[in-house]
This record gives sequence, structure tokens and C-alpha cells, in this order.
Amino acid sequence: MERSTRQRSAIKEAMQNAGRPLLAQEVLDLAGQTVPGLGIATVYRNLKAMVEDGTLRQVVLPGENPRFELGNHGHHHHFQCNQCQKVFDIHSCPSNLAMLAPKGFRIEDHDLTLYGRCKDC
Amino acid sequence: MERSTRQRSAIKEAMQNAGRPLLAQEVLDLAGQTVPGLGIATVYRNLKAMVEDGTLRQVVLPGENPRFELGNHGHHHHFQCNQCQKVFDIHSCPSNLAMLAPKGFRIEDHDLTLYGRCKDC
DNA sequence: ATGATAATGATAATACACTATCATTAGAAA
DNA sequence: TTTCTAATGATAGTGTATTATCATTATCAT
Repeated sequence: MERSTRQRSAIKEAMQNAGRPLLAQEVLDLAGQTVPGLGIATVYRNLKAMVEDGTLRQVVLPGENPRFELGNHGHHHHFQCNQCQKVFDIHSCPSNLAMLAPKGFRIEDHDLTLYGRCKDC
Repeated sequence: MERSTRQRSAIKEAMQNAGRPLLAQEVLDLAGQTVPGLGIATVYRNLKAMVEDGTLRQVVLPGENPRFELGNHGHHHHFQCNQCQKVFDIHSCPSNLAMLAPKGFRIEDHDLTLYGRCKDC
């Protein structure tokens, strides 16, 4: 069965503390502060497993590598800072999008990404 | 200077007739009907040159390879069909997005992708 | 028609994120 | 503590979209 390792704990902790979607590389950087020598393969292995068991979900923004966030969030959107490139959650959602569809098109879902300057930039 | 070739004309024509953003492979397929033997390298070369001179612009949807559309459109969004995966333009835009920003965040731009069933699917 | 060279097509090379491999390390059941 | 084996880290390998190379072709000014 699954064993508890320092590496896995550090990765989970990084994801929980981040409060925003992280790139695999960012997870390595953050968790690597707790576990020096942490390998990128271990990060990818654990992220993949956590996505498969629903603990995490992937966030894919246009032209960006996948990021990872906790899987227990509801529908929401994302904001990317044009300065630091970090991605943050937006917990509100425009509700009138269905009316944007041309005649004959049925809308089932949507992705919205906002761009600008984050609080720190 | 630039020479007029059957290949380049066919690629431009494909872009103008498409009415929707095309993948490089779709450009090859469409223009290849006019110019049999058209090579993928020629498609990439010409698309790149046309993006650089502003004739075309790239459209990047989350998790998708770049598509190409005419560069003389104004601000608009895109719809991707969950069935045939084709991408279409949406020429309307929700206007109240700035209010979605958390405190301290400034919104400068946005990307919206709608998903569903297109007219033909 | 000719010559200079831009453009093409075939394909090798590149870039890069991600995955597989495998020897080694380290949980945890006994 | 011993033992079994899941997990790790280093790194080679993979997949795939895009680009570079280069011999050949075709445009077009003359």
C-alpha cells in the first residue's frame, strides 16, 4: 500500500499552502525547501497520482504548461499576472455567457482567464 | 523580394475562406487540395511570416496547439465544439468582467473560451 | 530565354515537458 | 532488527510540434 514519505508530505503541504495553482516546477521549488534534494520525477509522479485520485486537478491556461490546484474547489476561474506570471483563483463567474452563443450553437461549459496586475506587482 | 507562388496563394486563400481559426495541419489539408504535394514546412514557414507581418494572428486555446486566424479582426472570443473540436469566433463579449477582480488586482485583458456543440454537431 | 535567388519539399534536427528505467533508500509489518 | 517492497533520485528515453538544412525548383527582372 501507499507509504508516508517526507517527499509526499512536502508536496501535499506545498499544494495546500500555496492558495493558487502551481506549476510542477513551482511545486519542486516549494517542496524542495522542506526536502532538499527532492527530484523532479518524484514531483511529477506524485502530482499525477494525486490528480488520478481526485486530490488535485489540472489547470491549463492558454499557452501555458499545466498547473495543479486542490481538487475540492467548485467552478471558478483564474487570473494571471502580466508581471510575475503567477495564477490566482477568481471565485466569481459571469452568469450570462449562454447568450453569447451564435444561433444553432449550444454552450455547455466555459473557461475564463483574466490578465492584469496582481496585488503584489 | 517576396515572390508569388501557388503554395503561398493557396495558404492565404485557405485562411480567408475558412472563417474560423485553423491548425497548421488544417491549413495543410485545405491548401493541399489546391496544391497537391504541399509540404508542412512550407505551411509553417508561411504562417510564421504572415503572423510576423500582421496578416495573421495566433489563437491559443487551453491545452491546444496554436491556431491561426486573419489579423484584421477586433476583440472577440472563441467557441470550441466538444464533438468535432473545431473552433469558431464569438463576436460578442461580456462587458462586466472588471468587477470579478479581487481587491488589489487590476484587470487589463481577458480570454474567454466557450465549449459546447456547434451548429453541425 | 536567362540568371539570380526566393521558395519549396523532404527530412533531419531541435526543444522541451514529461515518463520510464533502475539501482538505491527507507517505510512499516513482523 | 529484519525483511519486503514502495518510493525515490538521477538520468536516459519518449512524444510531438516546430524549425533548420539543403538540394532542387520556379519566379521574375533583365
